[in-house]
Amino acid sequence: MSFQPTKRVRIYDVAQAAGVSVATASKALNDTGRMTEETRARVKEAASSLGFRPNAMARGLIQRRSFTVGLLTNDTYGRFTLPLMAGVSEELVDQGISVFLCTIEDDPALAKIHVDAMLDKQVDGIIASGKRIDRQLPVDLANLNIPVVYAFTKAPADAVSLVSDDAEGSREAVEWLKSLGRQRMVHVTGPRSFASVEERAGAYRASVGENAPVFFGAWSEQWGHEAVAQIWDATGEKPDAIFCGNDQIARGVVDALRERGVSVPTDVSVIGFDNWEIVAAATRPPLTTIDMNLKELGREAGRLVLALAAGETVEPGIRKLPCQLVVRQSCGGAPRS
Amino acid sequence: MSFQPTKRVRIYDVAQAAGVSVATASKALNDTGRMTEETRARVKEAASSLGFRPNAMARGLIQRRSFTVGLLTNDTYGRFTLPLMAGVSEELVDQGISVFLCTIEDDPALAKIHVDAMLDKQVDGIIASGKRIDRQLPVDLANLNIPVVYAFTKAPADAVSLVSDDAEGSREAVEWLKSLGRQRMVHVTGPRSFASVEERAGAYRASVGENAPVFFGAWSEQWGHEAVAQIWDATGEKPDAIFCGNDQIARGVVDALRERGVSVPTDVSVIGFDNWEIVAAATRPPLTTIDMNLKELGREAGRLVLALAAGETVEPGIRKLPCQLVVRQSCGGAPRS
DNA sequence: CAAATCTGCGAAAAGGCTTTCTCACGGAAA
DNA sequence: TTTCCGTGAGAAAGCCTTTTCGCAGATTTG
Repeated sequence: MSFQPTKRVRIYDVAQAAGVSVATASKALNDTGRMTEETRARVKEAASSLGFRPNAMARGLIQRRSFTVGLLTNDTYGRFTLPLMAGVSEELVDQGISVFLCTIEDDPALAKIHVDAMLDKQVDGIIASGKRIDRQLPVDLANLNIPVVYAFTKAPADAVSLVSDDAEGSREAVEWLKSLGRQRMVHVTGPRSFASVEERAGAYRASVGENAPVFFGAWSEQWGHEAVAQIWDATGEKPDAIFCGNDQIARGVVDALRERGVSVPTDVSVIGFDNWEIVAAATRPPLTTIDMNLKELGREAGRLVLALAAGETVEPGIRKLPCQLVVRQSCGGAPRS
Repeated sequence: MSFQPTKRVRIYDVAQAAGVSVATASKALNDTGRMTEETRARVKEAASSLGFRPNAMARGLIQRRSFTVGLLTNDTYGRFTLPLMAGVSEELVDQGISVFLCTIEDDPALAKIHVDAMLDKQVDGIIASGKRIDRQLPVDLANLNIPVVYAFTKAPADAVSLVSDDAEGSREAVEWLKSLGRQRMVHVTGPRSFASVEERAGAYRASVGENAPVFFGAWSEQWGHEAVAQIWDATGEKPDAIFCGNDQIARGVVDALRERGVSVPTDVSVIGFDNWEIVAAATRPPLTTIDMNLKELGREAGRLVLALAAGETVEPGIRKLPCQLVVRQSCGGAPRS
């Protein structure tokens, strides 16, 4: 199989078919300039019957933009980036804007290559993303001379930035457990070195009590198991609700409880964080959890980067978007209507 | 925060700085044309000291290509597409080629929008991918007049197509179990409606015996549990090795065996398929499994699409790339050196 | 020594579109 | 009737590179 391209239809052809000049054709198709509605319609008619599609490079060359945004991330696995990208793409697709996805694995050299490529291609803007919100990407995007929006990654102080509201998500989790009549909660979460961990734990304590128990560990099922062992092997009253820092921990907790003969959700409610479908749905019972609304985050990032590209003024600073409770079966209770 | 772009340095500036014409400058930078090495060096020197980066749209306009390839997929979750994309990107990045990722969720209208956008942007080629190799994307890419390579998705008969070699992977799994001295294997796998399932099961039977037991079910942990229940509740000799159709099933199997007090890998070896890190590593013990080498598939897809774009002739048909055994602990045995 | 060849480099066109500026025309105002 | 103005449309100038072609001058060949 080989392949040789054929000619495309140009605006010149459209103009000829409609019996006007290219200038008029251009204006007709872009709904600019002045002309009779009749002329405009005639041109559009000709364009669509010829199947004319403007050459994006010619247009981009003169307009100094590419109708393209770059999405830069170090989240190789795509856990956070893909939902985000889905949002970005969804928001921008009807404006004819495509998304370059570049995954750089914490490699500054690779990052630079990709950023340079984006710059060469005159992307309208860059959305920087990552796998945790308290680490910067290994590349400086500050003085790039093109719009940059940070989403789900750490941003310089004066940048436009978007993250999910961990504290609010935490409160939603606690409120839900409380509403189910749970009295004795514990929080099993990841390493203290993560800002999200502190944020979620802080909000949990603010809501439950400053001495409410928190177990810090790793982001793993393994740690969920261990934590249950620690809690159940200790003397004293057992909790009736466990709020986990992510879904993997929650899965470990649920499995460990089942192995101990503790019933979820009858004896203990377990709630996760992240709504990682693949983990949450496979857990027995399926996890009630907090969704970070990454897709919506992506949409908003798309909107903002476009606004900046259009020359609009956008207030810098961190925007926090609310999370959302997703009710499955690990807590009991029915979805709120 | 708002934003206004400043001027870029053009090849004209480089030419001036080097005291040559733009024509010479262009040829110098692209290592084409004839000139003294001294002139070439002087131009390159000027370019780099000015930080010149050629405008990709101007270049693309005249060369009729964009140094961009589109990656189309319906694998929303990215399980298969992301590793593939990593390979594509890795292969193409040093040629200055970027990748548009477009996820279309089995929506023909959305697919058409994205494909049209790619066409407008004059992508050098399209790589079509998906989440299973026996389903086509909901869009016809056949007469697009640009190079198309299919990777990990069903392709039209006369297309260039790339898939992992399921049968070969299956044989690797069986060989490994045999080499560990396992005698009584069973195969627990997904729904028969998947071509991969038939392929893997066929190769397994060809290798173990045409009456070797196969349990078809769903691609879920749940089914792994159930299958173990069926097998262990039945009368007769128990297997000493279970070859699973994917890692999720394998995880279900391992969990179910542990709950029954059957030791993995001492009593039974379990091997998965897919090497889905997040599942394979979290299983206790971590899964030995078959990796489909998606990244390599991506690299090859990148190479092929580029070859086609360069006008080279590529033999159409399906290319099967070998899988690879990844040894962890669920089978026993040590990694082959 | 004339003719042919080679060499290094530049002028100019091309690529497809947008945008500004100008123009011709017909009707309204003087 | 003359002047003025609003209107629809087109000519042409970019946008930034690449690429073809031609031109001098230097070198080799006959």
